[in-house]
Amino acid sequence: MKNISEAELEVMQVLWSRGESTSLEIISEVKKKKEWKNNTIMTLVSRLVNKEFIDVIREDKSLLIYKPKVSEYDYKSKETNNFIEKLYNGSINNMLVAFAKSKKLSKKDLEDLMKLVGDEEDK
Amino acid sequence: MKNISEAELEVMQVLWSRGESTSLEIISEVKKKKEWKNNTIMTLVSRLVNKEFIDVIREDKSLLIYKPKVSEYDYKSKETNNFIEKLYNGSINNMLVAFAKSKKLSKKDLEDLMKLVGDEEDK
DNA sequence: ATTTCAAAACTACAAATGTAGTATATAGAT
DNA sequence: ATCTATATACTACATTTGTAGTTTTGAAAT
Repeated sequence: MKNISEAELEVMQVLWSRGESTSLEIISEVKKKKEWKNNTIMTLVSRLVNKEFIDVIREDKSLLIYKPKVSEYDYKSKETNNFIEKLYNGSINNMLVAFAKSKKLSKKDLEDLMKLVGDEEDK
Repeated sequence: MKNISEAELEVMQVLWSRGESTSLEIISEVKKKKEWKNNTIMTLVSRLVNKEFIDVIREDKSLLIYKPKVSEYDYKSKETNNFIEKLYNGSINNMLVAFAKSKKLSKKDLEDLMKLVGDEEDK
């Protein structure tokens, strides 16, 4: 699988949260976060289409419809695994240790997670 | 601060784990993991020197000594924050939820972390 | 049918990255 | 002092990325 660049990710986020969208919708959403020209945004869209992260559908009536082809969860978990692999030798725990130390992870956060993991493990 | 590219990171890892090293040491270490030509490795080193992630010291007797200029912890925690910012809206918890779901994070892992966080919080 | 305006497609260009090859300088061997 | 091997420096080139500008196309307005 190809890569989604940082700028392209901005477009994917929009598609993941809105689902199918027209170019105009994508543009207006992206512009809420980034000061990019319309052309810039559409270049990103078309690169994502080439990389096969987005499908284009022509619904007969003029405007094209863009639609994510990979799920947010699939993509992000793959990316996260890569990241942890590269920086923390594949151990999420190594990573968390760094965060626990820097206080970005509180006891309460962990308690919430424990519950979640507990639930998942029974089910 | 500039960026350390993925290939460059391989070199930094060596320097972080060995501390000061000569080109030959860097080359032989990197080669344990990657099938790169010596020149490739030295190109990465010299880019890292330009980006000021590595210092070069000439200890009079021929071989140059390369030495990391940023600490592993500083760099990785910055990178990790960026990553979580980009993919998980800055919330490490959002990220962990995904991992807890995919079972990559066990109850036991979390218990260990709890202890760690507990310790850090008293001290 | 012709004009017009915006959507879509195509082109551009500099910087960063992966992956080396070639040239130069110099310590050590003779 | 000269030769040689190799560490170090410099050059190369395709691909990806950020960031648009220009051209074409086709629906809507007249």
